[in-house]
Amino acid sequence: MAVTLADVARRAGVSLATASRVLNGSARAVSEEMRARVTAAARELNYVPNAHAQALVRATTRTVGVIVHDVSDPYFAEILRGIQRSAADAGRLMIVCNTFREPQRELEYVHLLQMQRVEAIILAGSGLDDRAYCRELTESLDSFASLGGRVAVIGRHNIAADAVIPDNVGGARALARHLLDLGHRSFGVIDGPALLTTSRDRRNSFVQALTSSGIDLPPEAIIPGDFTRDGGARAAIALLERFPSITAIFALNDVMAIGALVALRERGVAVPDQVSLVGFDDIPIAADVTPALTTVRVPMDQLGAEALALALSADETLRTVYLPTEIVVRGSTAPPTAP
Amino acid sequence: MAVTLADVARRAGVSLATASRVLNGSARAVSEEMRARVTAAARELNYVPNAHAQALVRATTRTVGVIVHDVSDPYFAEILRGIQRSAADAGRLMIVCNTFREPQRELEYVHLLQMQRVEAIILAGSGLDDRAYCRELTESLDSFASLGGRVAVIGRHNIAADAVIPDNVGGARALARHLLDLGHRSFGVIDGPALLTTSRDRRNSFVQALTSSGIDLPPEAIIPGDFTRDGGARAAIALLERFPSITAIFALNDVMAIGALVALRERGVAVPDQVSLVGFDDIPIAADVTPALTTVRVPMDQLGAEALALALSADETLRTVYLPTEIVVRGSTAPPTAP
DNA sequence: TCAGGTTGGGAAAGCGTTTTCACTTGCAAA
DNA sequence: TTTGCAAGTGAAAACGCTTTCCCAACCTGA
Repeated sequence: MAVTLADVARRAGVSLATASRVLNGSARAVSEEMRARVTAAARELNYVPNAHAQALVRATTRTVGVIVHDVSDPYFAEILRGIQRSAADAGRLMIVCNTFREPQRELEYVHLLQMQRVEAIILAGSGLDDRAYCRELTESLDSFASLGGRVAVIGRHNIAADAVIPDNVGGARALARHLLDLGHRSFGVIDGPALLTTSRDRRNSFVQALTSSGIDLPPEAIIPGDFTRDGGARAAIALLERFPSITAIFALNDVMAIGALVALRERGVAVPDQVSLVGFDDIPIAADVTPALTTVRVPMDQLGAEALALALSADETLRTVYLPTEIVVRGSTAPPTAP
Repeated sequence: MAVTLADVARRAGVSLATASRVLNGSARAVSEEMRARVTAAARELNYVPNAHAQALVRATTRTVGVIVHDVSDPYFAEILRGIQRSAADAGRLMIVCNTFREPQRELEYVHLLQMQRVEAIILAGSGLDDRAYCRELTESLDSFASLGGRVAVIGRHNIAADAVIPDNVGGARALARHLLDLGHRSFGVIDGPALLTTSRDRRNSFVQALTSSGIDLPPEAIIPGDFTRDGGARAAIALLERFPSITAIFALNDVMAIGALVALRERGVAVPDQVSLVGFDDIPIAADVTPALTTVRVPMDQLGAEALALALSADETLRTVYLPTEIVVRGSTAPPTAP
């Protein structure tokens, strides 16, 4: 069915070897005439090389795998875009795996990607702290690495791999300071998934910053969330029901913050007049909601691009790249109304 | 380096053939003992089959390619998510190609995907009307199809392929009616990329609906846009500068509508009090901006899922699936203020 | 006892490439 | 006229798997 190199060679009246040499610009010298004949034949027959045959003999594919929780979450979408940009620059194809936030799928995809012999796996949707799961995942990834594959993770993970990490700690601290400076003293936090290290870093740093300013945050004022919009909405409502006196809410990511924003508005709670609200990530729409969200800018596209660069670099040593974050003050924060 | 089937066979003390039969549950009978020996050996050696070798001999890969304009555009992100869901169900891996809205890349990716011998290509980011380009793309895709690959497009294209298309015409008409019913008589349109059929369908249907109600839309009141947020913002401003009397604006997609919304707010133009604004697609955040956007719901995830189903179906005939759309009235539209 | 199945297993032929190695030339040097 | 080399070309061996074909062993019924 498909045109093979043999067909091209036959048509050009040369050997397989020569045809191959011409078509992938090998170092070996090939006469002008052969070159012309082969390229002409290839074009006439509309020859398209078979990447699988090439992969088999070259023992390398120009392909990387990316595992994310949810491609339609703006956070991951931006990361994906960053990866794609540098993948394209590096001439790599990208296999995207969506876990739909189910850890089990992550494991399955690692295996599938290993079958595909991708050059590298970039893990953007995980970071579980769960011991048992983490061991299982590590085993999978080690097996992948032992075949010569590279692994890079985005966000901190308890996994021996290249990593690129935004400064969650600094960002959360800046948010806390900002709110404290405005005069807030009573806080609520909408947490992320319990086991994610990203959650831990952001939450702990925020709480820590409050503590060191003499403010104690009761553990019940930290409501579990799941990084989804609706989770954020529910959490915001629960928070205000339990602690009506709260004047500032920190949602651990923008997606939840926006859910919270809408939920508060529907409840007639004015932001920032009655409650200040901050998020994290600075996803594109954070600037477009009303009021615009005060948040911390995470360079998501760079996160992706760096991860790929790390994974593709020849350097064998494990490296970790920290990317700075920056607080972005917008309209969702204001001084608390006088008590 | 890597463990091969031969290693497994050797360790189990059986032939390659037997090992292969066990490992992919072939129809051929294999004795219980052999089966046990092979599976044990495979596990002990941590064997991972090489998908490329399999692809070579099976002459099929369980892989599909998806070409989109921009993964971080919510419209495409949702589509991607739909595709991914049914791809996972069908046991397929998905190669995602981001064109960054550069047509040239589309062509390159078709070639690359063809090299990968993907089972199907889903084209979600194109739809150009440009003759020359379209011919070139068609040639590429035909070449792909002639190798046994399937092609599905999302949104109408002038390409012989399976297609899944949202009801752009009906949606745009519903928007026009809605605005007319509210009493608007002076309209502006923020167009999409000139060559996209999606643009044409939405714009023409809208204009047509106005015309048949006796309203003539001057061509200058149709400002070119590019389906991006900032493009929408610029267009909205240009529109109001040229036609200050406009009371309703139709942005051909939500992303531009949100850009317009923010731009108008910054200019002190109240939506919907001074100007009503409608978009198209109903991307997730359309409901979260203020005021919430009146728009047309396009079932983006279904668009993706259907496209994959079409592409993977054994049915050889070219099919087109139309998906209904539905107007969603929210806060961004209101009757015009009395003149 | 023997023809005719059935059952389980292996050898080997691909699949479409790349690359090593060996083989011709033609030509400069001896 | 040899010899030695470089340049250009091709034959063939991988790469890791699936599957066809063939063979041996065992069983069944006459």
